Amino acid sequence: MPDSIAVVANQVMSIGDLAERTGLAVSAIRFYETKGLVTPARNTGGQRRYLRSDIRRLSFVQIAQQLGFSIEDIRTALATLPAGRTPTQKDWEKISRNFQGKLEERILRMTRLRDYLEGCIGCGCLSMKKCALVNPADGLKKFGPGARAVLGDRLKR
Amino acid sequence: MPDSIAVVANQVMSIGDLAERTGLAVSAIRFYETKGLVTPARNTGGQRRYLRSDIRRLSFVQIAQQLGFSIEDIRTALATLPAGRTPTQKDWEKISRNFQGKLEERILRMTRLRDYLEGCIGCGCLSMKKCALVNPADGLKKFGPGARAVLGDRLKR
DNA sequence: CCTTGACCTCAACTTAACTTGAGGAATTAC
DNA sequence: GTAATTCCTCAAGTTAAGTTGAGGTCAAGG
Repeated sequence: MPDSIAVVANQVMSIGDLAERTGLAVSAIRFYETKGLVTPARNTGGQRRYLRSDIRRLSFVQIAQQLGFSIEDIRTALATLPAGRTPTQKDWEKISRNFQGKLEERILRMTRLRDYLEGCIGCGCLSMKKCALVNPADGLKKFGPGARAVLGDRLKR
Repeated sequence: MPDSIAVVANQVMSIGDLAERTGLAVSAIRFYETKGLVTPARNTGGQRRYLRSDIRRLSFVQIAQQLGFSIEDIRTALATLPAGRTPTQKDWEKISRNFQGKLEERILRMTRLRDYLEGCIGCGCLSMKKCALVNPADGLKKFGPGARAVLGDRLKR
């Protein structure tokens, strides 16, 4: 006898179904569960039963990962979704907007770096000592530790 | 007696000096050597001796990593630099241009994804079934495996 | 000289994000 | 009803990119 829940309206699905719908590996979905990205119910036999909304949830995870966000980042974002009910469009909009902001930021950083590179090629600074990329005081500090004197080779000594 | 080579013109430096110049950890520089990103000479005592041009080399490694390139990607790019002589400005320009291209590509992909997200929020597709993000036939295939039906939840079944 | 700090090698540990495998139970298909 | 799937848990392995530590050597200053 199939799950009574499943019979109700085909509202839930097995991990295999979800894997097929999202393109994720079954093992990855289980792994995401250990990381708190999904929390499926169980049927009487102990098998995981997912909601349709979990498809969107995991799709969001994939998109966010493509953008370079860590699972922890994503978990935090997803944590703002309502726990009790299936997320509404508004719920998703809120999260998406948030990620759009971060995405915007990344695009900006990359664009700036590209422009720096472009400038450097034009001015020959890749072998000179005064390029903006060499200057630790400018925006490039944002690129994290170790990038202080990005193209190094300054006159010290 | 200090290294005779070093005496010549301060042309070479120790791993500690290079670490300081690039902002990298000494251990990271040694690690990069095992990955083929730098191949320092050795002095008579067996200590590594780097060229000034290695500062640029490692700076390039850092920049490329910020852009999301793997060490293997970077190794391949650096492999196009001349083996015998110190790379010239032209050599670096060539590599930089190449990376600029890849950077451009990434910016494009991110921008497109941002625009999709934006459109989705506007049209409510994050909870609908016909969004461009849902369509596996469009440019999103480029985002790699598993992203086939990016926002999933299509009518199949 | 001779001490102290910088280096050397090699092995092992670390984190993120998963995958693989073993051993066993639940579902589904015929 | 039974054979083939699919699923379950838990432990261990995997790759990338390094870091940490042990045990020992080299170099530079006083």
